[in-house]
This record gives sequence, structure tokens and C-alpha cells, in this order.
Amino acid sequence: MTQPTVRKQQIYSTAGALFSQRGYHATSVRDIAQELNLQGGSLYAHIDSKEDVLWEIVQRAAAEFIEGVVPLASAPAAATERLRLMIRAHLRVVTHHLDDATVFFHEWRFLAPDRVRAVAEQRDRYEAAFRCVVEDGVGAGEFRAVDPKLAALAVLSSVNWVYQWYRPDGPLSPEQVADSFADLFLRGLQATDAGGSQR
Amino acid sequence: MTQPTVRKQQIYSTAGALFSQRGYHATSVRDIAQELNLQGGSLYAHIDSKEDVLWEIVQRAAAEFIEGVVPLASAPAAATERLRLMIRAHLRVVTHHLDDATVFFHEWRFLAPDRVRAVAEQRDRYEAAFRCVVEDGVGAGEFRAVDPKLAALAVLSSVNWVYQWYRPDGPLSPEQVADSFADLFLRGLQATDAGGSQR
DNA sequence: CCTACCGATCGGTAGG
DNA sequence: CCTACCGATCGGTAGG
Repeated sequence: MTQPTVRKQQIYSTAGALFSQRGYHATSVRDIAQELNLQGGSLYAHIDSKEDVLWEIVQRAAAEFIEGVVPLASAPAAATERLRLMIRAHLRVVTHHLDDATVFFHEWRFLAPDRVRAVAEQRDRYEAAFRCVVEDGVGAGEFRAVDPKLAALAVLSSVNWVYQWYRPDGPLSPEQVADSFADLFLRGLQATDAGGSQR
Repeated sequence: MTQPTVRKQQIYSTAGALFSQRGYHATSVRDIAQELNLQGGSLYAHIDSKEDVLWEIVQRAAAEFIEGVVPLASAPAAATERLRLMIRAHLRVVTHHLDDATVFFHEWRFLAPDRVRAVAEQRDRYEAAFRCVVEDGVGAGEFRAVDPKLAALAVLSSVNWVYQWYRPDGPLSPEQVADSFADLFLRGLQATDAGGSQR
């Protein structure tokens, strides 16, 4: 596996923008070529298939998430602090790589079956990192006795969806969103003596 | 506008299942026809266009959400209790109409521009219902002084994403998910004197 | 990287 | 609801 040429990078980022705007199936290889001032068939001097382009984008996004977030799960800090850092790092990837993240979340299921399986495994390991930190927090008495799987899913559900509405040119900074989300979830998980919202 | 015939309902629910599995653009009208044991062109005896079918499914899902959830925002109860009911009702729609909800969240942007606008307006009004309840809770001193817009987005982001992983034949009942999510968010929003997670 | 092309399939229609 | 068809477009290739 050699490192991608400049032209390939251009193809991936152009395709990433188009796939994110219109979706994978509604974007033709000719749409991508046109953005790069190429003829339709000329793309195939650089790529083998349209699906390969999707795969590259999805893997680029997956690497951002995994490399930016998973190591924080085993950082030397309290579970509360680790989870806060993970939520921030995840939202940093979403907000700074919005196109790739959108394609990752929205279009990965259109990959070939082998690749869908590979992405599903990455996702499961990513979820496990969050679940483990929640388990640590419950074990350490920092968090109340939640179901770690459900709590991790709730956090991930929330931060994943952010690509649907976050706009870099909007009023909210990535940090505002991250801090607000992190506070909400950490308070929600926090062990309290007071209580008041139980049924 | 007359009420849909039985055949039309079959078309919508068949198309809803296929659109949810494969996506709108990766599903052909011939795929839909085949499921109904019809020839490809025969669908057009009942529908005017493929996009009309998508529109019907999206509107059916939107109606479920709006009718099932929005009235609860002005129910005669504390904000805490109203928000809990809204989270539960929203998740009831997601889990009980999984195909329609998936198509709604995933494919609505492939509608014609006018219809995209109409859906965006419905979504904004839906978000407003959640935001208002958060505002009420903050005003009443039930919730801490969060940004109501961000808090509403956090809750909605989380419950919207559930269609991505919830499976009716899985280990979690809709009620388990709903109660766990509602507890997490309501505790996270709750006004406390104790504190401990602030920066 | 272009020209010119391939077979397949798309959404949709005419006429019955 | 079927048969038979329409023009357009799809992903991809051969040969240069």
C-alpha cells in the first residue's frame, strides 16, 4: 500500500463533499470528475471503482475517531474526566471533519459486505471504549449504577447526531457544544445522595 | 385528497421497508413492484412518481412524531414530567415505526426542494416544543441554567439516533431504553445544590 | 488524461 | 394491471 498521491487526495476530498451533500448513490463519478475539471472516465486513471472512493473516505473518518478518542479511554485520570475528554474529542472530529464524518455515518452501509463488516467491528470496538469508561465510573462510585451499555449508547447517540445540525459558520463553537453536552451527560451519570428525579 | 386505498398502503409500507434497508436511491421502482408481485410499470397505476412515495412515508412518520409528542409539551404537569413523557413518546414512535422513522431521518433530504422546506419547518417546530419545555423547567427552577436550545438539541440528538441501533428483536424493550434515556437527561438537567462536576 | 464506447438499468409512459 | 417501449444516465473500459 503506497501513500496516496496528491490527485487521489483531491478526489477523496471532492467526493467527500459531494457524497456528504447528495449522498453516495445520488453522486455520479461524472459529478466528481466535473468538480476536478476532468472527463468522466478519466477518474479511472486514479481509482479502481466508485466504491473504493467511499471506502477511503469512510476509513479516513474512522481513523480520526479511533485515533483521536479511543486512547483517552485508558488515560490516567478519573472516569469522569476521561469521559469528558472523549466527548470533547469525538465532537472535535465531527465538527472539524464534517464532510467525512457525515459520509461515515450516513453512507457506510453502501460499502461491499466485507467492508460493512469491517466498519461494524470498528464501531463495536469504539462503543466498547465508551462502555468501559462508564463501567469504571460505576465501579469507582463516581457514577450511579446505570447500565453501562445503555449509558454509552445514549452518549454516543447524542454526539453522533451532531453532524446533522452542526454548521461551522453557525453561532455555536465546537467547544460550546462539547462542554454543554459533556456537562449534561456527566451530571446525568453522577452519583448523588440528593436524588429527586427517580420514579 | 381522498383517503389512500389498500393498494396504496401496501405500496407505502413495502417501499418504507426497502427504502429503510437500502436507501431511497438504491431502491428502484421495480424492486418495490417485485415485492408486490407486480410488473415494474404497473406501480404507476397507483402512484405518480417515486418521489411521491417517499413523501408519503416521510409525512406518515412526521405525523406520528408530531401528533404523539408535541401535545405533551403543553400538558398540565411540571417540566420534568413533561420532558420525560416526550422522550418516552418519541422513542415509542422510533421503536414502533422503525422503518418509517429510518426513512424519515435518513432520506427526507432527497425530496424535492419544496418538500424539503416543509419538512425542515416541521422539524423546527418539533425542536421548539422541546426547547420550550426546557425553558419552562429552567424558569421554574426545576432545571439548572442551561442553554435551552443546546439542551433540547442534546436530547433530540440522542433519541433521534436510536433508529440506528435499536432492534425490536434485541434484548432491550422500548421502555427500558426510554426510561434509561429519560433518567439520564433529567438528572443531567436537574438543578442541584450539591454539584461536583462543574469545571 | 481524452475520446468513444459498452451493457445495464433507471424512472416513467402509451396503449390496451 | 401487463406488454413493450422511451430517452437518459449509470459505472466502467479500450485504445491511444
